Amino acid sequence: MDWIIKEKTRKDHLEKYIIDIKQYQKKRKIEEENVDNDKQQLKKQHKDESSSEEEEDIEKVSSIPRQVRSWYTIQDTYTQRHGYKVTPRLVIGSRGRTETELIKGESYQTTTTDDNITTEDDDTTDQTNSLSLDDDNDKSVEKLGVYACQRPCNWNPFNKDIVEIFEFLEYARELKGDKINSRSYRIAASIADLLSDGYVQDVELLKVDPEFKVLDMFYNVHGAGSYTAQEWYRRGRRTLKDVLTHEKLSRDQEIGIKYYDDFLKKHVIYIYIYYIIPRTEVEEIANEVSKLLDENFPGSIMTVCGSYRRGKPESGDVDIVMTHKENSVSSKLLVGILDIFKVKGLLVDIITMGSDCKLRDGDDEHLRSDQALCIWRQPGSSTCRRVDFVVSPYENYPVAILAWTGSSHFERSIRLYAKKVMNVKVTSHGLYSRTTQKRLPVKSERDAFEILNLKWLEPSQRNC
DNA sequence: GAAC
DNA sequence: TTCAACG
DNA sequence: GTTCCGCTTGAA
Repeated sequence: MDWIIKEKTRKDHLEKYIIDIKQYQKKRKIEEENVDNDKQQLKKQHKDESSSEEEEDIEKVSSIPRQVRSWYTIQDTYTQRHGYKVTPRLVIGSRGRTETELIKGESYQTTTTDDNITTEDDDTTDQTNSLSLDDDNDKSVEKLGVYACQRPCNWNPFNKDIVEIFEFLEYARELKGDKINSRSYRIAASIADLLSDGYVQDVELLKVDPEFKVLDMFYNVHGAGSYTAQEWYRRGRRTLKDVLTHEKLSRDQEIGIKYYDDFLKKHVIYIYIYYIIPRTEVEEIANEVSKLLDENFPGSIMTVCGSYRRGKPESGDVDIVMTHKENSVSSKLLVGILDIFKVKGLLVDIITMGSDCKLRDGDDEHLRSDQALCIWRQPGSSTCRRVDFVVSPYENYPVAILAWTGSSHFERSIRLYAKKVMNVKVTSHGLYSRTTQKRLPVKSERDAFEILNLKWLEPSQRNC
């Protein structure tokens, strides 16, 4: 139960961000009221300017969540202050993982001081180009780094709508085989659409596109990516049955089709989002794992990472990172514990698996972690769950936790930041200096942040 | 598209 | 080598 | 004009 105690020490922090659906809806209601108030205020302000057009505009904009508009303000502020734009950016990742570099964390940060910022800027715009003003501003408004890992980003349900649209467009473009890396133009267009009438034509068209539907279905098979999905479609496959009968499948893909329905419960509009494991169930699984670890490998430590650790109310899978002080134990831990799970009937299938904790050839400094991607079924449950087990050598444990906590975008961001700014390489098995190629010793997760000269971010603040 |  | 996978 | 995470990992 080690991990539960650890969780409790962070409970204060997490509590703030564990928002279940009910609370979300409640907050949402309040938010809508605020928007209404804003609307009335705006109307007052623009009363003298009159004209019915003006009112229509206000009507439309007000249907957008407040944070979206705040975000717009931030972008303007940034542009004025630094002379360059901060643009939302989409990066293609595997399986439609959200890699939307949308600035969604800072909007709430400055929500209360929005007016101050804008007026301040407006007042001083003409003399802004000097550097001294920058310093002044930095005192009143915290300077936001360009990298997502430099700013806290809580899971923020208020940006959900616009984020989902970006994610959807990103996903759709990958599915359709648009390999162009740069998307900001399209995104900007989308924002404009959304802000003007809350409706993005691309999204609406795609929702009814039969080709898209089929591609989406194929893409959701574990082991099939955009290429395979398109390939199957090109060869005339339209259903999973077609694929099963006509296509040669990899092991991954066979498993993917076998458990298709288990992994895909939320098949509604933004189809690929299937975050459906509630926290309580994650805890049940973790308890089971913890119990068996204690019984069979006493002294082992484990942490539940992934979206659970980031405080999300629902997860898509469970990520468990384990270690043991003794390298001799940890090197056999993964194989050993999986065997026990199998015997107990908890482990239904193993999708992929490494051998065991290994040393890199000719370099004993490179201790690697090892992972197994598994399918788990709790006793009495009919639903199979994706559970990833990671065993890390003890000295890499903090780094492994950092790497497996995510979000995926946060990981990319911190690695890019480390590369460009600190000349450090960040991987799931250690931090390395890029100049000397030497491993940097990391005692804790906080340590890693310090080495990288980053402000500490709670896991719940890494939901970018 | 932004930072080199 | 290519594709897909993990955060 | 090049890069956008990882000298990722594994499977085929």
